[in-house]
Amino acid sequence: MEKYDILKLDNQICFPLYALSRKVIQLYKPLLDKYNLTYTQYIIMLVLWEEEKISIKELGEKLFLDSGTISPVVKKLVKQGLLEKFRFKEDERIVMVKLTEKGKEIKEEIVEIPEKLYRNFEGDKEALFQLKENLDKILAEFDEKS
Amino acid sequence: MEKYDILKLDNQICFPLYALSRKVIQLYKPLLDKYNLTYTQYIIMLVLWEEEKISIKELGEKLFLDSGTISPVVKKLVKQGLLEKFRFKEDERIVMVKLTEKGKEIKEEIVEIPEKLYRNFEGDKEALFQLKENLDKILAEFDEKS
DNA sequence: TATAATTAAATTGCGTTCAACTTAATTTAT
DNA sequence: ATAAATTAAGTTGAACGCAATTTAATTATA
Repeated sequence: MEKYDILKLDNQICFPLYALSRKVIQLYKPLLDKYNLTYTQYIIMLVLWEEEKISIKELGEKLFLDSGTISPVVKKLVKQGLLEKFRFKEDERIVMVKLTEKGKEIKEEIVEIPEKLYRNFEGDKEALFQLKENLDKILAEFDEKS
Repeated sequence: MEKYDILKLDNQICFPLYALSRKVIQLYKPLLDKYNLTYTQYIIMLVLWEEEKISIKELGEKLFLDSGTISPVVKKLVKQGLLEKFRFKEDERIVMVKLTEKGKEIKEEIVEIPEKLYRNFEGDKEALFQLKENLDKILAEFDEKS
C-alpha cells in the first residue's frame, strides 16, 4: 500500500459508515413522513415502545445522544401528543417520559416500516457489501494485533 | 421472532450504523481539532488530495452530499486558505476547487490521523462487531431471497 | 433565433448533533 | 447543618445535512 493510500476515501472505515448511515436515514424519510416523524423522533419512539417509561438520561444512554439533542426532540413529540413528560417524585432532577394513548396506537402502523425498508434497501446492497468488506478488513487488523 | 421484535433498536440495521458513525466522527474530532478541521472539511480535503482539482458537483457525487452542504463548507476551506475556487472556462456554471500550497502541505501531517484513529478505535471494537453481526444478518436475508 | 427546459451553485429554512454553559435538585464533605 | 461538589435537564451557539428555492449559464426546441 502506498504511503497516501490510507487517505483514500474508500479505505477509511469512517466514510462508508457515514455515507451509508445517511443513505439509510434517507430511505426511512418517505416512510416516516406519513407519521410526521423524523428519524431521530422515530428512534426515540422505538425506545419507548420497548420501555414504556424512561428518563431523559437513560434515553440518551440508549441512543448515544446527549440532552442537548434529546430535550428539544422530546419537546416536539410531546407537542405532537405522542409522549408525556413528568418529574420523577423520588428525585425531582429526573424527567421521565412515557407514551400517550396516541403514542401507543401508532406502534401498530409503524411496525410495518422496517419490513418496507428492507425491501427498499435491495438497491443499496452494494453499499452494504462495500461496508462489510471494510469492516472485515478493519476487524482482521485488530485480530492480527491481539 | 415476536411481532414487535423488528422494532427493537439493536435489530435494526440503521441504528447501529447511525450510532457507530457518529461515534467514529467523535473519535476524529480531537485529531482534527489541531488542524482546525471538522469531519466534513476533512473528507472534502481527502477528495482533493486524491484529485487535485474537482468541481463542486463531482465533489458532491463522491461524498454523497449536495451543494447545500458542500458550498458553505468549501467557502470556509477557502477562507482558511486550504482551497481555491475558480470557474471552469468552458462552462461558467461549473465551479472548480483546487488545493492551495498550504492545502498541499498539511497532507503530510494529516496522513498520520487514520493510523492514530485505528489505535483509538480499539475501545469500540465491540460496536464494530455488533455492526458486523447485524450486517451479516441483513446480507444473509438478501441472499436467501435471491 | 427567441423561448423553454435543463443544469450547476448558492441560498434559505428547518431539524438535528454536539460542546459549553446554566439552573435546579441532590449528595458529599466538612 | 451548611457549604461544596455532583448530577439531570435544558439552553445557547456553531456546524452540518437536506429539501426547496433562486440565480446564472447552457442546451434544446418550436
